[in-house]
Amino acid sequence: MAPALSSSLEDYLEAIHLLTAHGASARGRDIAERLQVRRPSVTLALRALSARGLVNYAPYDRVTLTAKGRTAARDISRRHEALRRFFVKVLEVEEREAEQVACKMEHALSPAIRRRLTEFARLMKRCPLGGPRWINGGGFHCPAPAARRPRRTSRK
Amino acid sequence: MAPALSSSLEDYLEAIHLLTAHGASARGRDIAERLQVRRPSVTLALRALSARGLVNYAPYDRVTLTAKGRTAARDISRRHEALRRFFVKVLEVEEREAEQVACKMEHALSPAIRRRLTEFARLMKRCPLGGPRWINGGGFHCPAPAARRPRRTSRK
DNA sequence: ATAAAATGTTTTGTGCGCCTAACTTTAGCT
DNA sequence: AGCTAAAGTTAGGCGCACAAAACATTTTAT
Repeated sequence: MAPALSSSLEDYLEAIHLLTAHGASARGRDIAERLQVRRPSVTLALRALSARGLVNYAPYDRVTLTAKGRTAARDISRRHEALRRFFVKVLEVEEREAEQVACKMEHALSPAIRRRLTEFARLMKRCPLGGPRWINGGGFHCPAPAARRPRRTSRK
Repeated sequence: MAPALSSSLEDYLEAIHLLTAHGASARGRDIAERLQVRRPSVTLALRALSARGLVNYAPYDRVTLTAKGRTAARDISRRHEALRRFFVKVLEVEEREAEQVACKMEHALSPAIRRRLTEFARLMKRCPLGGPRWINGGGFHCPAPAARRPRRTSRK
């Protein structure tokens, strides 16, 4: 029914989510600022999001997320964070780059892959291995395990 | 100078690359087929790629990659494969899904992250761990290490 | 060799996402 | 209140990527 959100609209939704994090309402100006677009583009996007019931919005009024919008936004954020964290914590990529790439890839991330990336990042902190370490950005060093018996870490 | 290729043009280039893998020349029909677009779209794309010196193309003629085009196409393929392999071999995601997601994400993949994903996938085959195994799609099992002699490890 | 089929191209139009310029509304003074 | 600055919107336009329909060329099969 509801056609999937475009990457662009997902970006707007995510931005609004961040801006309204503490119960605040978002100004179009700030959305434009964050996404590096001009004000008119924001107006159009807000209309589209409003039409899908994702944001509460009326002309000249500020914006908040609807329940539905919040759910959607959280999902987008989850995808974003799963990627970003994986890049930073597991692949040990520079923050800036991780953020930029996550930002573009998040739109394509499937639930299954998101879950596994997250799980994987968690493993890297808990595995008896102590986590593999990159050497000099060029190779992999797999240190000897610190634990003797594998730990059962079953968390869900 | 040369503005980066759009995702769309990257897709066309990649398709041509695959179709001309064995020295063959590509027919527009097949490109359209592979990318699930109509013939007119292919014509337009070929013009754009030709204008950038990436393909050898003249109206009503078949297509081959130029040296420059081959280089670019290989780069795209590398990104695609890095993602696909990582998804399949490390995250143990289903082939079809891995392919689909890789297809969309490949356009955003940075060189550094590509290298690390590749490195990582390699590790999963070589690490003394023998590679972690997913259990039931829900969790991670980190099997007991096979290595005996403790190696010097400096942990952060 | 030639007609039919396949392939390729042009024309025209759509949707999306963004822009600038100009206009309207709201908010913040004093 | 009244005026200005800031924020928001409308109008008009552009580029990209795609499509359907109609036209052109090449291939093929007889």
